Amino acid sequence: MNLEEGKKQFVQAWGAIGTQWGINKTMAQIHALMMVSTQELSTEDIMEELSISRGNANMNLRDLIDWGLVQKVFKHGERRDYFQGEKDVWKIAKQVAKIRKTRELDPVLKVLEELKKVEPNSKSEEVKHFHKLVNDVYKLANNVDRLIEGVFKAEESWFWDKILKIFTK
Amino acid sequence: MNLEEGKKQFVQAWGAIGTQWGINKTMAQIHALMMVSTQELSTEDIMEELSISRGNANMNLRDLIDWGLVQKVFKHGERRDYFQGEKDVWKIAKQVAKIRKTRELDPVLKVLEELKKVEPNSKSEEVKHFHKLVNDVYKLANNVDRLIEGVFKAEESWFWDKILKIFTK
DNA sequence: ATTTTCTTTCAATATTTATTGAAAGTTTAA
DNA sequence: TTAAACTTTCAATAAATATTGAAAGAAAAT
Repeated sequence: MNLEEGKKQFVQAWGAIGTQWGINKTMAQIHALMMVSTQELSTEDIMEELSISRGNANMNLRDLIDWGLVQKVFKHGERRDYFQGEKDVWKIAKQVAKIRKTRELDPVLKVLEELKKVEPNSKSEEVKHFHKLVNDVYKLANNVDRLIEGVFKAEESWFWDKILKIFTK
Repeated sequence: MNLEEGKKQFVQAWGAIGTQWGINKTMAQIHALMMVSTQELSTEDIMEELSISRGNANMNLRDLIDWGLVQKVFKHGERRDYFQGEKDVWKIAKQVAKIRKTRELDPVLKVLEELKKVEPNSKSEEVKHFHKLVNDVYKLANNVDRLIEGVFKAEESWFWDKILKIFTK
């Protein structure tokens, strides 16, 4: 396989994965494109490579910047904006984990905390069952939350070394 | 807050989370409903509770059964099917992780393995950069894969105890 | 064997989500 | 200050995804 073909497949695969995880295809593909590119890309470059409209390119670039995965780069003597993607895969993973934790996990933890207050003194089996469920989900979510916090501070090789050793000992 | 209200919020929250993670809302809500229910539910019960059609209820129940999160229950002397959801939150988490690993992570690993074969002897910087990227992503995905494998075999409290200790030591 | 009760399927439809493209906005250069 | 080069916005449109409901299929009861 040659490089061009390889890049295409990489971009495709990343787009498909994104879709399955609630991230829009174009956003994932732009991100993939920036990962495989050694050089900064302009909006035009992206539009052409992915055959998408200016508006689409612009909006998804903005989202990627919001996610902290892409930066604007100012090129000396050039008027148009260029964009550069974060290339460090571990940083990318941590960043995504952090954003999703904040946007999705933390709000759920809040809801669960509220649900702990449902009929706290009831002796009904139905209510007890509900409390056990809420508590179990809360504990799990909380542990995941703490895991992500840990990941966020960790250096990659150290982290995987420690994690995977747990299972072999 | 009373139990009814609490259940509703739980079902809502679960549906919202599902949506964000590429799982359809109804599937997530049916699953939530079965978690909060102490009793088995019929298709009718589900249709009524969530105000959805028979076809919708049936299809999503089938999906949930495919995912291994719901079981059919035959009630003595009753003709209609009843359904029971897995209540153990840790089992649910493991099951979801296992299914998604197989369906989504493993195919990506395969693609990445293919991409390792791109122009293997080239000395171009462009190609070298591509190989580094593919390798980095592969390593990460592979480590996640092994982590999930480990989780799958682990007992909950043991697992979290080990994991969270990593970060405090 | 026929009817009743319940389940499954799937084409039609509705809803949600993503994309376009042209107009408005902004910045730099002439 | 005007024009040119570029970016952003957003209503209209397209595409993807989920849902309905009625018809066909199965299984049990009469």
